[in-house]
Amino acid sequence: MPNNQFKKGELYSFITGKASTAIARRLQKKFNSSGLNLTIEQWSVLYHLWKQEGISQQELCNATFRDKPSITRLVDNLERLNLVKRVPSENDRRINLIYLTKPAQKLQEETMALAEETLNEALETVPTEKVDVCKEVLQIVYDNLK
Amino acid sequence: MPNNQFKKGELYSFITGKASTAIARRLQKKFNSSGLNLTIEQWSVLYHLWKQEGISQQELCNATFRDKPSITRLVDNLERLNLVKRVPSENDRRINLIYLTKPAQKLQEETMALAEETLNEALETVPTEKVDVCKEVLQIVYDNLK
DNA sequence: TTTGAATAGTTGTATAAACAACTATATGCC
DNA sequence: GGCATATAGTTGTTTATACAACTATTCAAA
Repeated sequence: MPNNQFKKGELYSFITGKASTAIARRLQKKFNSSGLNLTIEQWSVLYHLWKQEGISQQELCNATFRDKPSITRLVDNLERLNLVKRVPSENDRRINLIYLTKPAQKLQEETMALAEETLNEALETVPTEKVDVCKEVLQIVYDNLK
Repeated sequence: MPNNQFKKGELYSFITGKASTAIARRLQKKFNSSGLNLTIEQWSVLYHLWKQEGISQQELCNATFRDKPSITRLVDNLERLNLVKRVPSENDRRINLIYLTKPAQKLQEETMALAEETLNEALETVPTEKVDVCKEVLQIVYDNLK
């Protein structure tokens, strides 16, 4: 039994993700204004490397929900920016382990602060309990479809 | 006063829009499986034209939350697919009015059904009242940032 | 009526995503 | 050991997005 929760006019934003597009754009502008030469997508890769570096490109694929060619090219660009370095694994020569450079380590604090700032702007006036419900629903959606 | 509702691990999905990415991918796969040669982005333009055709590219920009070059190229591609037609406005020669072709009119029912199907899969097991809260929050986020 | 600003749309360039096809390496089974 | 298969990563191609710079047209004010 389909639950048909969407009237026509509402279906659109949910599919196109206007809210997350708006968040990403705002954060990108903050990066640009701060003179950070970094895309949101590049930042999202660094985000996972800050949590744990020395992981493989495949692990970055899983973490960032991207396919292998996308990660290959993001790592290409991050390497050109001197933010990460591919290091061939010694155990398995198919694998590249990705490590952060010094400049990348320095970016963490500033960019995370801008990200939090952006989310606070986005969620201004939204009560915490509604934010919690929203996070929960989006997680379920992701789990249902991934 | 920042409300700091996001612990580090949760901040990521909100910014990257993993849920809407998953929805869009699932819908794209349904299009492909049905032999529909149409991207989600192209569909999102048709979506607004089905509601009202004969609008300008600028109005499509506003409706779809895209900039002018993006719409120029989407309309280029839709025209190549013989789904829309640019008609110069008679009142204002700067303006192109965008009209649907016969083939595009025929796509509405099938694609909207696939979109609803996708959302039902995405929201399976989510109670209606939580979906409502989620929609409300995403709308506020969009309004806060747009 | 002319001229300067605003608006509509296009083009160039860089980055990114999806998909298919490819290479190289590792694994597992006979 | 040798061969089929799986896995990790790369490359080519198409489509889309963002930004800047551009053309054409309209509008409004001096």
